[in-house]
Amino acid sequence: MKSTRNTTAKSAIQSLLQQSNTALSHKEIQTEVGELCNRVTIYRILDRLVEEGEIHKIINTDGVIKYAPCHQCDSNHQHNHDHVHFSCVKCDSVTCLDNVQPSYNLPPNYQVQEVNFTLSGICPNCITC
Amino acid sequence: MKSTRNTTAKSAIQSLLQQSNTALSHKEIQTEVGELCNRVTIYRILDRLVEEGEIHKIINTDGVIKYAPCHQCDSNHQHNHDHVHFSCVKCDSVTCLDNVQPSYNLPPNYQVQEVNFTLSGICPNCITC
DNA sequence: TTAGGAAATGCAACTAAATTGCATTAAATT
DNA sequence: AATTTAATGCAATTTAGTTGCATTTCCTAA
Repeated sequence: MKSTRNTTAKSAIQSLLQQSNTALSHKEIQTEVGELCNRVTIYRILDRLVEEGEIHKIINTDGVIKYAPCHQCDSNHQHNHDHVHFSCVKCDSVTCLDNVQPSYNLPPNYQVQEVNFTLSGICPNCITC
Repeated sequence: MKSTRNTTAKSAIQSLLQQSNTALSHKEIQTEVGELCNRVTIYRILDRLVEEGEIHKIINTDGVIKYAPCHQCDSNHQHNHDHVHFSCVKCDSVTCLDNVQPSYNLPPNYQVQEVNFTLSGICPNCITC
């Protein structure tokens, strides 16, 4: 039986993501946690949290991976995210729009496993500036 | 006035993308064109073609950038792609489903500029294997 | 409460992808 | 054909992510 442990670094990163209202990249997390743990450790913690269904990856439109908490995932079944992400070109923030679920009609014989919907543009915070 | 030139390498890459029925990554293009031009040149040609509205970028679910021809874009206005992309986890192919346009309802004050919709799963070619 | 096994970490080295500067080459216009 | 400037090649550099291994730290069972 493989077990997972609660370390200080893991807890810190997890609560960091929980409290953030935008998705965070590895680099953003690194500058945030500072000297708390090593660069490599952050990679491994993020992998673990994804594995455990605590957070999910969002591939931003510029290719940078961002991380955000999950709401309905666990470690048993695979990630299930059908919501839209919004990527702001001004402030570079990525947010989960958990309530926005797009609909589409696929041709036959496509078997969908995962979904990545990202809109880019100006977010409400930046639209007034 | 900035002008753009038709070089052999550019033409080769352009027709390569036109004739492919899947989107191609930089690496795939590189192995295809072989010694025709330098690695770096491929990067620059792809950037130019995107700039000119000939091709568009697709960020695959694994973060790899793929390129596919545009149908309704030009160099004057920005890229306008609202179609779905399908990424097959078996054969690693990415295809444009130009006829599949998802619908969604955004909260107010979001100003959408570009769209990146990618579904991953099993494509029709691989579903029988 | 602690002793021991396994998970997690740090560090250094490595790999892969993409970018930059600069000298050289080759389109396109006259 | 001459000219000018976009495009290319090459080498070096940056950036992101991975791997191996020794060490540390967590957690459970005695």
